[in-house]
Amino acid sequence: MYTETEENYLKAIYKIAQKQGESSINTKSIAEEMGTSAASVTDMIKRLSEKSLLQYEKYYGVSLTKEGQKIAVHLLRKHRLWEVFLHDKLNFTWVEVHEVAEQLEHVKSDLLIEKLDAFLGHPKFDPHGDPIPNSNGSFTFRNQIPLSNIREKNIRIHVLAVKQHDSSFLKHLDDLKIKPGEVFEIIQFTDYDKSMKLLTKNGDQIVITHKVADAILVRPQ
Amino acid sequence: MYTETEENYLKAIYKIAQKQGESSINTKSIAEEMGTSAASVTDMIKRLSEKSLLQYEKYYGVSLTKEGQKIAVHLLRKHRLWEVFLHDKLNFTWVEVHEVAEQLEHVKSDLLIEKLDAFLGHPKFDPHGDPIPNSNGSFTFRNQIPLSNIREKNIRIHVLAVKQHDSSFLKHLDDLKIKPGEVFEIIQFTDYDKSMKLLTKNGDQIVITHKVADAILVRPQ
DNA sequence: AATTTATTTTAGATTTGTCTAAAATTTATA
DNA sequence: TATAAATTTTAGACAAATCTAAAATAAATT
Repeated sequence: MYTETEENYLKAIYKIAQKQGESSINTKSIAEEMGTSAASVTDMIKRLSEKSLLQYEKYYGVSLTKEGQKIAVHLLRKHRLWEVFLHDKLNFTWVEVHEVAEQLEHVKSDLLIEKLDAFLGHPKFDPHGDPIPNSNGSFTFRNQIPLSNIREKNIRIHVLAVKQHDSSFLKHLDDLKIKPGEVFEIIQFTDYDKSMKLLTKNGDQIVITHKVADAILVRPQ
Repeated sequence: MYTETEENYLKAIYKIAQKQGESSINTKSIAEEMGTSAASVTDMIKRLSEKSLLQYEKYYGVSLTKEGQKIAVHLLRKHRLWEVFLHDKLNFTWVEVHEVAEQLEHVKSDLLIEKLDAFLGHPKFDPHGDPIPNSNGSFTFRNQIPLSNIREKNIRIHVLAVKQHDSSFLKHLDDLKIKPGEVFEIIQFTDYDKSMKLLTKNGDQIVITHKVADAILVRPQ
């Protein structure tokens, strides 16, 4: 069994690897992700390396081993299932779920997580639209593209997920009534600043910047 | 905010005080409850004392302060609400719930616990029949007496709670189909060994020893 | 290629929670 | 009441996770 901190390091490394698309992760980026110093990261890296959870070459960064990856993915599964529980059953907003799930994901009981999964109806995606790995660690993939890629007007757009997860961004979207599951229509493109005007289901017209549109993943046609 | 270990000490001390009906708790009993050494207990006692969570007089044991009690009761509330969740929603048996709830009770979010309480329909008792304190820390009391106190035959007996919580005892009761919420009838008293024969709802006849009957709390007439 | 800058590692210290062994104190017993 | 037994505390050590400051190494720049 691993400590909560060890688990958090594995998760952080996995997350960085996903984002960067690279396998070799440097100390500094881990330190940033974990909100700690590079020195602390080096210490922890050595421990995790000795436990064969990651490969470590001095001065040249780390990469997760199969076992390390397995743990990280299992944590992701637990985190996202708890988020669904908090959102669907306890009526937390999709902005609020993350923080509490960060704690719940460390509860150690495989039975718990399998029963929770069943209780929730084996959901495939969390409230942010991120895929929930199954108990074997495999994800459900689906086609989704940034809203900013779409150039066609007057078609129904389905929001599937978001690329960013910081609460200020989520709150902004929430204020605009944009979240996974919602549907809207693009009614105007502005070439000048690449912003777009959307028509929401209840008739509201909202304008979003290119930066925001780029972080919203939608169903392609 | 307090560490998980600090919380567990407060809970242990509260539990011992309840059981013994005394306010002054000695080091040894805390060590036993926590599964650690008396030396470790002394260390922790000092810390908790400095944080004003308990009163400590060297060599003469400890007692919880108002603040210490408040934390212990809040933990009890969280523990028991999670037990209801695990039992009622996830179909854990009443034997299994305790261990997982031990972990869940340390998740820190008051919002979570209030939402969970509402989701569960504001339950007043957990799967073992123990009362769940409300958010102000007050318990629902009800009349309940040990089954061993009853001398009357051929009346409906309602099981409300149990006095012991170790899993071997719970498993034994579960095998006999006795648990809170069940109803049965006493059909025979044996003076010799103080055992009693019960008739369960589905027609089974079971015999329980005096020791077991003493740990079962039932609704008095 | 030499030097500056950025990154990483090491060294040494701190906190939390634990341990064992020994000393101190209280309680029980003769 | 003196001694033995039980309990509690102290002292010193250890592991986990962190920190700061300094040293080592790699990467970037002139």
